[in-house]
Amino acid sequence: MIRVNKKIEYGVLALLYLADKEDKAASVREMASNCGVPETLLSKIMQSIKNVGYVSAVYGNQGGYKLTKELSEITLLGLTEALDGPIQVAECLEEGTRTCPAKASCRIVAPMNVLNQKIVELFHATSLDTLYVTTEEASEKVAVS
Amino acid sequence: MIRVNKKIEYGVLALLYLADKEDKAASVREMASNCGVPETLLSKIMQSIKNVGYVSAVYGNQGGYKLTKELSEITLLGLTEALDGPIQVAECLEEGTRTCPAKASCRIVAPMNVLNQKIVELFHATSLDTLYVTTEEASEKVAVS
DNA sequence: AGCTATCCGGACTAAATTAGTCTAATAGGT
DNA sequence: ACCTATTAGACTAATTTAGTCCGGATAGCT
Ligand code: FES
Ligand code: FES
Repeated sequence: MIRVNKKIEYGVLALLYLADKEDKAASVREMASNCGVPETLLSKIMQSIKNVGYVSAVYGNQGGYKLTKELSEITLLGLTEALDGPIQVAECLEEGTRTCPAKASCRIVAPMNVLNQKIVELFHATSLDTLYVTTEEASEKVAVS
Repeated sequence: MIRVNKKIEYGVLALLYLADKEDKAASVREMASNCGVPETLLSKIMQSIKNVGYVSAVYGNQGGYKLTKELSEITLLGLTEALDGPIQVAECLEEGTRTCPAKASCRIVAPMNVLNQKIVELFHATSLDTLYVTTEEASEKVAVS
């Protein structure tokens, strides 16, 4: 199955939450309890997101995290790279992981590279404002599926 | 990380292998040893692919599997659905798995539905002839990345 | 009929990854 | 000082994925 992991899921959730708070900072505790995410886990996630500059951290009382970019400037690509490193849609695309004996002539690495590129493009084209939808809007969008 | 599993990887590999054999059947043993895939595992994979009609099975000596569709008729969507069921890019999109207390108002299910739809469209648009490339062609295609 | 090569399908085990916890430290505001 | 909150890394638990095993069925060949 092709699936996004929880870090990404929670990351999207947290950033959308922050988007609703305008310029105010929200603490990890606040976000975690409102979003139903384990606090310590979200804490790690926010750190990584901070390290790529999508949010800034404010220490101390009334502190927390604040958005420093527009939702339209935050892409799913940037978020997943922040949380999991570069996208590698198949294991053997990772440098130094190619255990396959076929190596250069391997018939799967080329197709997977093509697919990888497509996913990267899709994730790059998907900024968070694209995902900022209400449940109702979403059900319209996917009505056919 | 967003990653396709080995079943899908091996499935693509096997189907591309069959495409090169024209109308001749290839046994699981042959495919497995040529592609460097565990034989018993590939066996299960081919069964699932057979069940959706992309290949047919020939019993007995000189038997094996044969392609019954054109590569252009085999989509990545069809293949992954054959091997893993419907695409669900996030865990909570599965019916009956929504343990989240927010349920209906949950702020993550809508965005993930949007993303899911995008992935489904991409996989639907990606037929196997798209992936039937040589290593050289592929490196051109991804040169910029 | 009997032999052999192959597919079939489920139950099982092993390996790897992901999810989540714990602990101790640092930073800043009041 | 004290309180709240971030930071960072090591650790454990849970889940998923990958891979094995085995008894059985099917078809062709001699
Ligand atoms: S399986 Fe990736 S190089 Fe062969
Ligand atoms: S996390 Fe999926 S419904 Fe809330």
